[in-house]
Amino acid sequence: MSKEKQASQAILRPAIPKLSSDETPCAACEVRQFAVCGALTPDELESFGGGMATISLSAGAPLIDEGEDDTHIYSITSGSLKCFKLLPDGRRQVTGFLFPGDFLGLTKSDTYINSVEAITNVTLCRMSRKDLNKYADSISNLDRRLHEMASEALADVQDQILMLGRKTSEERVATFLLSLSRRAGERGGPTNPVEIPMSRDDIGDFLGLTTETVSRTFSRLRKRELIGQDKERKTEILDFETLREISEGF
Amino acid sequence: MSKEKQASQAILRPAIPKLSSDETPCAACEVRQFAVCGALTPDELESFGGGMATISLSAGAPLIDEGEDDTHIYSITSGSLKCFKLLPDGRRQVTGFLFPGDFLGLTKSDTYINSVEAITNVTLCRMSRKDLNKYADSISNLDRRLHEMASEALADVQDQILMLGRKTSEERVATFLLSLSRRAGERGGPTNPVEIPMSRDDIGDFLGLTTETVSRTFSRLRKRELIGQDKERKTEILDFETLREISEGF
DNA sequence: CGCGGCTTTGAGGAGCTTCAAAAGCGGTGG
DNA sequence: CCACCGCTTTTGAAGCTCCTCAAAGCCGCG
Repeated sequence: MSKEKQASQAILRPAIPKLSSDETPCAACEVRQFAVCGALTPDELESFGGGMATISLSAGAPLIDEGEDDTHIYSITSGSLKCFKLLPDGRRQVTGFLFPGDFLGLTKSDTYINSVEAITNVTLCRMSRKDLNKYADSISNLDRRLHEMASEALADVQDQILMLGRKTSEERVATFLLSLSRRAGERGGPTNPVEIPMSRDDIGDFLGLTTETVSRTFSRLRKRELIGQDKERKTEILDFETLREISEGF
Repeated sequence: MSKEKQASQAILRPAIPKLSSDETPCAACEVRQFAVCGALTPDELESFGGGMATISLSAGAPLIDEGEDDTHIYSITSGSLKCFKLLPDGRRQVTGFLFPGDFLGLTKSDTYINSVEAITNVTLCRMSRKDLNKYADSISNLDRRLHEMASEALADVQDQILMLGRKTSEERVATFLLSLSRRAGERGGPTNPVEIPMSRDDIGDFLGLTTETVSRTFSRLRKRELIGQDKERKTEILDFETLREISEGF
């Protein structure tokens, strides 16, 4: 679940998703326990998996363009992606990152309200909304699980709003690092050397800062020995307590 | 639905909610068509209304403190409220405003994740989560309606994130005015002289700016004759088109 | 080894904030 | 009815954080 070295280059390769729709090994899925599917019994899962297609994307490949018809939902099985919105002059806001076990498609409207792009190589499961609705009728837990996830997402996003509206650059970066760490833990990975698959640019556009400010802030935290800058897009948190205090605005 | 002149002073009066739980005139409710309850049949509504208590709050009165046990949900029938989060040093982020027809309680966690306070005098309907769950089981549309509303809220909040992360003060204020106008229209009110019940402070804490910057920005828009500053917390939009362009970042 | 990408660091500048004070507005009481 | 008081809003001046522009460093890769 964590060998994303190819992450670095983000080359824009042709984004033709390789469909291999006849193999849906849901039962053996590594992220099932964390994903939507976690609410299903083996029987339900089997029929559910029938509607699933497996897709892989290379690092940098676009998955969704904001404004496209909202036809499918996705469950991430490996790798990471970013969701973002653009302003006409090119300013970009990364609204969130997706990791294994995450669900893409909680907000249903006519068209997608975010663009989505692979950061690393990615594999995901895809299902049409039509199929999803079919299953939602017959599988009682599914609907509730989706509602639950939407509710959680809504809570998380409030913290993001607080961060963007009121936190300093240092507080934002601290918040970001701790959040990456926590999420890695939630999906069963190590919480401490934090894997950071995304570029400084992506981080900046997520935190409402520029690349340079993000970089400077990392440097400052490093000089204060709150974090250690290991190689390979891993960052070690040296002082959780202080970082947490910073992130919470003390 | 719009005589909120007492709004201005925001005096902190004792916040004891006046319960009058035996009168629940849901059938005659002015906001029903816009609110959660809009999805119910008259029969369902009648039983549903049985669990409802009517509450009124004076301007400035707190309704919820972040961190309290999340025991009740609310539906606003008149007036306006603000939801906000605080940092330890007093920095405040207003995460949203609530108007008649809006629902409070889409995010279910153990404790409330926002504080909520009346801006004007307010009346609202309250129901315990326990009762809500009871009705959710027996009224099929209710669950779906809540899910729908959560999904919409999630979409709205993405625009807020884009705004906070990437827009200039002018773009934020323009976005804010247009959003107030649109929401007033959605609940059947006039879209043009925009009613602005909240203070400059509240607006600032919503837009991630200071009072002064908000005020200066209003002044600038006024000088450019994009808005007119009428009295009584009403602002007239003189040039929708340009304001929209500004708000969308052209 | 050298090229292209991302990241880091530096210097100067812009936008928003902070601090301060004046103006406006509503309510109260003489 | 007008003067005064408290509060909000507006306006001004100075300062700080973050941004912009620029260049050097670093790293993987051909």
